Amino acid sequence: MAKNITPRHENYSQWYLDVIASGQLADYAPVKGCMVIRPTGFALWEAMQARMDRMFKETGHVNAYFPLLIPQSFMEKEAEHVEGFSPECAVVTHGGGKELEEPLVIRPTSETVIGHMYSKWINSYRDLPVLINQWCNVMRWEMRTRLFLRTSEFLWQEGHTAHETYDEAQEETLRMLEVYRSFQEDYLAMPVVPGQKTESEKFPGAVSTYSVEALMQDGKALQAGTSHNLGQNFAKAFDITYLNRDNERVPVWTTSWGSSTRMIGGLIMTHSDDDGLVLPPRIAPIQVVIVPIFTSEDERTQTLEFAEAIRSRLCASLDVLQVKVDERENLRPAEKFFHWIQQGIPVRIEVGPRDVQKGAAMVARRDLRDKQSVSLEAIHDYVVNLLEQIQQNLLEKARTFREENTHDVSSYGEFKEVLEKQGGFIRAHWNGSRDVEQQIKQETKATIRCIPFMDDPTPGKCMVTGEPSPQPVIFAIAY
RNA sequence: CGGGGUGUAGCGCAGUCCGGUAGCGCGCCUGCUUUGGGAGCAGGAUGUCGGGGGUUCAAAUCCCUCCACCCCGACCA
Repeated sequence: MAKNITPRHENYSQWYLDVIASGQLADYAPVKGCMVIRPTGFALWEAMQARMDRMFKETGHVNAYFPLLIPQSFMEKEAEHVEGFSPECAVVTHGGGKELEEPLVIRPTSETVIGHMYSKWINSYRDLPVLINQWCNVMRWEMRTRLFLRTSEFLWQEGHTAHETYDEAQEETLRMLEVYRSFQEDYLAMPVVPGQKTESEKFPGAVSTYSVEALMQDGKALQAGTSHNLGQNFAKAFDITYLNRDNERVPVWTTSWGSSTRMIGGLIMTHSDDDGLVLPPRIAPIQVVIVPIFTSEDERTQTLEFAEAIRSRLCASLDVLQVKVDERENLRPAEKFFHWIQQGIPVRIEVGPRDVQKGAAMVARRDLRDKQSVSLEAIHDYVVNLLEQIQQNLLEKARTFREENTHDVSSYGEFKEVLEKQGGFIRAHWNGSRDVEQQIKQETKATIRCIPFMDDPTPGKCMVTGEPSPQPVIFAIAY
């Protein structure tokens, strides 16, 4: 008999919190707005880190570490930056039992300290480009928080690069956006729309901001990664200059890009269901769990032996990395099954006396409710293939959901109606003005998520003013 | 900071209107039986009833006050 699990969509927030609780991913911390990431949740972050770090290395980046505390004066050097971030900064005013001469800001992002260091490190065009990434925590004092999606403190990576030319910086900005897109689609199975942010939504201090936008199961959008072309704004503020090939001292061109533990929230809200987490195989810390079923001591020995045989066959290949045998005693099979369902493990293999007799095992997949008896000989290839199928199926399902929840509208009336009744992404034309964007936000709470990249943009007329528009933009209510 | 709600066992809650000495479910411990999709029976342990003050013979319950958390807004590169 199944226990009560909050039905989806009746209360999406509650469902989301339930999945996090039942999967033992995170807890609220003693300090309001902060989060404790539990081992199972952190394993997800580690898997993401490992994969992304590899992608960063493949694109020529190296890791470094910069300090947590930033002198307040640093934050004030770039006008837009200070204006954008100062309301959400936590500030340290005392140390060593005394009031500090200058308050220290707990980093909300590291452009300023890193800019300060880059000005010392960069002297010649021969020093460029500088391609550095940092894995760290940052703190932003948000008024209202939500586990993983918006916490006061969160873990992320921030890349900071410096280049000789605008074009090079722009190329880097888009390259890293593409890294986010491919990571999120190919590994998280979370389809995203890459595009450019509007003026009012861009990063404080950036020339242009780009983002990848995902759509959650409740029809709200989630910004899952950003990449900024900072132009020479920070170079000028922090005096990051170099002697160019003509022996002139000129400012560098910088970029920054980041993605955070928010992706864990995105992962949950993209795939999970009423029974808990559903993890795509390529990011699941454990891909396969083997549950032995036994009653007598004899059966215990037999099934464990057989389970071990399966495990070693699976691990013989690099395709299946993490296999766990659930040897816990005193737990009924049904309880073990459900435990791993809640944890979102993609493939579960059940091994009981009947299977041992047949030389086969039951292989169940998390994304569908299929169970199949597979012989020991065939199990390796079957599971490798199955994991790939699950990965594809999850991406496909999420894509289909997004397509079904993306609507084209041509009038403001239609826009409001679709937003009200269905939510999701809405493609509409906009005249490019900040005022109209603001008006729509105030009247409907929807924001322009991005101006999507389009191979073949279709011009049209602004749904509010009727003025010409070069291409549609994507609106949604956002997390 | 506005609007709404909740604080009672590890977790989820009832009891509060109408004051009478603390209860249910899950979990936990012990034993037996079970074990292929959330076990059954029997026994057992566990509480500053969010804090402080007041009224009363008597307060989880009534009054005052403070605090914490949650939800909806405002805010959110």
